[in-house]
Amino acid sequence: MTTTPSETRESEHPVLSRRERTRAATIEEIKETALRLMHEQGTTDLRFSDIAREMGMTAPALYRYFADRDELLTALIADAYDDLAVAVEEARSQVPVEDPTGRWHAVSQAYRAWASREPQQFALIFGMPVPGYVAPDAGPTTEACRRAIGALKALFFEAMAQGVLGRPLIREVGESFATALQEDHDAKHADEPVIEPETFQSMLQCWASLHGFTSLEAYGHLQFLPEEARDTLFEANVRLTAITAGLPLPADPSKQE
Amino acid sequence: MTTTPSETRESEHPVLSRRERTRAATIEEIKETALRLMHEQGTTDLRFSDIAREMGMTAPALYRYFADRDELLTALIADAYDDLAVAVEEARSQVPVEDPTGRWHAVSQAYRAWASREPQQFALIFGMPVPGYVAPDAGPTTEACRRAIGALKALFFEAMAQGVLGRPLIREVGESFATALQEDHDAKHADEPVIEPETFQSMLQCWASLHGFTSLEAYGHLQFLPEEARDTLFEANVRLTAITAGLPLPADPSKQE
DNA sequence: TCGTGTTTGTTATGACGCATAACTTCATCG
DNA sequence: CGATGAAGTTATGCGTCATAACAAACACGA
Repeated sequence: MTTTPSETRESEHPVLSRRERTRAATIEEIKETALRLMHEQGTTDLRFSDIAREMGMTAPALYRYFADRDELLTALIADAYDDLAVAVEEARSQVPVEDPTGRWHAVSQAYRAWASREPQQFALIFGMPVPGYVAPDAGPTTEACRRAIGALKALFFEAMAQGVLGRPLIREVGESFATALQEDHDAKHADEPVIEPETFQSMLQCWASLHGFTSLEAYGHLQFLPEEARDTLFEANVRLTAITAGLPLPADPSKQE
Repeated sequence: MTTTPSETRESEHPVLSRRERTRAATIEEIKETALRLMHEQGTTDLRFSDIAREMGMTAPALYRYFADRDELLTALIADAYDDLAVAVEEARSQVPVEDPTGRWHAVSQAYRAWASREPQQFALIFGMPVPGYVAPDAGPTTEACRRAIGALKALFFEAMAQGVLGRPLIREVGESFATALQEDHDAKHADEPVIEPETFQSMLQCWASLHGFTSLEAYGHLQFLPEEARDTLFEANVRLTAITAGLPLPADPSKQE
C-alpha cells in the first residue's frame, strides 16, 4: 500500500501555493460534476465530454487533471469508500458506547441510507467492475472493504469489552476461518484486542445480511414491496441479525426506531 | 453446460421452416459468443465488433438479429434469469420434499455456485443497470425477481404444508408488509395456499442474507478470506438462516455438508 | 517593468464503436 | 425458372476517448 503515486489527498496545507489550490479546486469540481451526472443519468457511466461541457470546458482539458477515464474512476471509487466510511462511522458515534445494539442499528441505517441516497457510488464500490475499468491492483478493493467493516468491528469490540456480547447462534467455526482471522489481526491491527473467531464470523454474517438487503433495495429489486414494507423488513432484519450475533437486547425499548 | 440449445422457451411452434431454424441458431450463437466474451473479459461490457469478428462476420450483420445493443442485453438478461431459475429449481428438486432444510441448503448452494460460476450474468441480473442500458419498463426486473425467489417460496410452502415449519425468530410484521403480501398473492398466485406474513418476511430475510454473501463473494469483496474460510462461512450462514426462519433441524446430522 | 518558463486551456486529428444506408448474394417458394 | 426477400457486405455519419500541436494566462526573478 501507500503507493498511490498521483494521490494528493487530504495532505495538510503546509505550503499551498495559489496554483495548487485552484488546481485542487478544479479536481474537486470535476469529481463533483462527474458524480452529479452519474446521479442524474442513473448509471456509473461517465463521459469526459459531458463533464467538460457541464463545466464550461472542452474535453481534452480534463486530461490535465486525470490521465484517463480509469484514473478519474479510481478517484471516485476512493472517495466513495471515504464517504461510506465517514457516514457509517459518524452514525456509530452518535449512539452511546454502552448500547452496542443501538450502534448496530445506527450503523445499519447509515449503510442503507447511504446506498439509497447514492446508489451509483454504492455500485462503484460493491458492484461489478465498470466496463473498461481495471482495478490498479488487488489493494484498494480489499483495503476499502476492510474500512467499510471497520465500524462493525469496532462495534463488536466495544460490546465484547463491556462483557455484554452474548455468544452467537452459530458457534462452530471452520479452522481455516480462525487462521484467516489470526493473520488479519497480525497484519493490520496488532494493537487491537483479539476477537473471537465465532464473533468475527457472526459479524461477517451481520454484514452479509445487511449488504444483501441494501443492495437488493438500492438496485430496485425490492420495488414490489412498498417503501413502508421495506422499512419494516429492514428493521426486522437488523433486529434479527443483532439477536443471532449475540448483541444484547436494548434496555430501553422506546429507543427502537 | 448452460447452453440449452435451440429452444428453452417457445417449444410451442413445432413447425419451423429451415430459415427460421438457422435464424434461431444464429441468434443463439450471438448470445453464446457475447456471454463467452463477457466471461473472458470479466465485464458486462460487450462490443458488436468483437462478437461479429469472433463469429467471422461483420458488425452490421448483427443488426439483422438485434435492433441495438440494448436489445441484445435485454435478451441476455432474460436468459440469465432463466439460467438462475433453472439452476435453483433443479437443485431444489434433487432433495426430497420431506427435508425442507436440505432443500434450503441445496437452493442456497446452487445460488452461490451459479453466481460464482457466472459473475457476469449475476451482475446483469442483480447489478446496476449497465451503462447505456435502460430497462424496457419496470416489468422484467420485478418479474424476474419473483422468479428468482420462486423456488424459495415453494420451499417454504412445502415445509408449511408438512407442518414442520416452526415460527421464525422475528414475528412482528409491519401491516403494510402484510397488505403487500396479500396483493402479491391475489395478483399472481391465487391458486397457491396463503403464506403467513411472518413466514414471507423471514423468507425474504433468508434471501437477503444469501444474496449478500453471494454478491460480496462474486464481486471479490471476500477475497481477504481464503476459499476454505468462505466455504465454512457460507455453510454457517445457511444454517443460521434456516434456524432463524424456523426451518426444522435436519433429522440426519450426517447429511450436513 | 519585462522576459522566460510553466500551467492551463484551446483546436486539430486519429482511432474506434454504434448505428444506418445502399448494395450484393443467394436461398426459398410460387 | 424467376421473383422475392432474407442475410451479408462495404460505405458513411456521428460521438467518444485520447493525443498532439498550439495559444493564452500566470508566476517569478533579474
